Amino acid sequence: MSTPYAVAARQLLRDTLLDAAHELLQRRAWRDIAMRDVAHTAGVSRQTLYKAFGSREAFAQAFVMREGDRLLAAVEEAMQAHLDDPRAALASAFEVFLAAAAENPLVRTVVREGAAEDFLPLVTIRGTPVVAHAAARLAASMTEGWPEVEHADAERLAECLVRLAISYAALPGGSAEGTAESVMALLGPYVQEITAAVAAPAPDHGRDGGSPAPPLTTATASARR
Amino acid sequence: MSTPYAVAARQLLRDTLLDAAHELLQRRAWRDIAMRDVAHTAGVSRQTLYKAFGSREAFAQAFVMREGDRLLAAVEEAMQAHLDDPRAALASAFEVFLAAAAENPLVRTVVREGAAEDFLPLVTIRGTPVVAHAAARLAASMTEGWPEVEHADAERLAECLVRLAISYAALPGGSAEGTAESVMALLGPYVQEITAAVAAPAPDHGRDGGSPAPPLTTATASARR
DNA sequence: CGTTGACAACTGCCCGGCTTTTGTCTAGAT
DNA sequence: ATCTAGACAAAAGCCGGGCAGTTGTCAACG
Repeated sequence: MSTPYAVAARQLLRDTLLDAAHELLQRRAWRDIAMRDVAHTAGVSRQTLYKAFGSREAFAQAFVMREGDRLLAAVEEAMQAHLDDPRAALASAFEVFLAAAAENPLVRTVVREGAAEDFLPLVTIRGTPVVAHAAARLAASMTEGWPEVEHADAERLAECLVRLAISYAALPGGSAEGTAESVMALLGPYVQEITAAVAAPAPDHGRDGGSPAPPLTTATASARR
Repeated sequence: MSTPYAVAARQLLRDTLLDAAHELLQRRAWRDIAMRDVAHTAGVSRQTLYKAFGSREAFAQAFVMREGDRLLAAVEEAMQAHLDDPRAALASAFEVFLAAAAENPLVRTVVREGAAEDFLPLVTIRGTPVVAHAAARLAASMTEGWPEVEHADAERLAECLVRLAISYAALPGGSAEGTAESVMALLGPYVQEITAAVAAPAPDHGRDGGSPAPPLTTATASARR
């Protein structure tokens, strides 16, 4: 029993409700969706919804959070596919994110022209939970894929990526490939530093060899200089 | 004589009006400020205001833009003070920005809890003009300070910095120093690459022996593989 | 040119009254 | 036990209408 029934059932319930909202959001705006609609679409009573989430605001929070998690899942998958080349992983991850975000119902709702900005605060001025959670998860995923990376470095990179991702999702700048390439160019050198051990699988496991991976101090060290 | 009177007068007029708005915004919210108030505070008729800006929305745009320019001025000053050390310039610039943003009336209005988010779209989903303008100016300032930097590289860096700056202004994460340090850690390596020519002559200041600036290709080259 | 005064059009707000929704509670069903 | 159904107060939204304020654009005036 990895997860007791109680919490599994609760998780299933929450997912079903969030799925219902996801479906409704493809047709109507959030402000035109009542909690009753969400409950009914999920085949559940309104009170169960309130039991599971507490309030409409909290539900919106959870929805944004899970939608972020979904995008993150795609991003992590893209990263895992390039474990051997961190820079390529970075570029691929960002490009995948941009593509997924462009056709995501929630993102479209947020960015929709002339629409009432219901969710926008949740990913900007009120976005602490989303950013923190997404960054934490992304950092965990990175330290899992590249164990030799300092966790503090991964967290730094993750938060920066999350913030840039939100920025570009809210306000695309150029093509997805171009953006991903820029991000790779900008953060690639840092990633190279951080993953020095795996990036330089070359001859010497030691440090002061020379050419390919010059005597770079670790990012944390160089940062707090 | 460098600028004909007509345009100088127009510029002065616009500045005066924007200053009036700036002052009014310290007491009231934007939605509670009428164009008449702005005009009157500037000692000018309402029609002159409309002649100068066209519409309330356009005025808000211009206001946000100029406020960004003001912050940018402080940032550029901080950068110019560290022309010899691009990484330090980066950190100092970002820290100055965060400090200035934290006490800026416009930023406070945008971030204010429970307030009607009037300006938020202008720096997020509708922020193309602001981001583009700020990035262009910042890039120009950088290529001026470090002439050997490829302009494309500077533009990349500038846009990234502007987006991160907006993100952190809207949603501060930790202390200003910590944030600036993170940004420096993340983008420092890229900056080092870009400014290789100028970074190299300032030799083994903090780095150990060997080759402080190894055979690094220019960032553009490494970016496009 | 900038100001002034006037203008239609639109928006905002007040009213009272009505409907819907939110959030909670209780009783009842499986 | 937990979910549902039903009811509930409180809050919010929508009406229409009327009134005040604002926006945006005139023409006429210094």
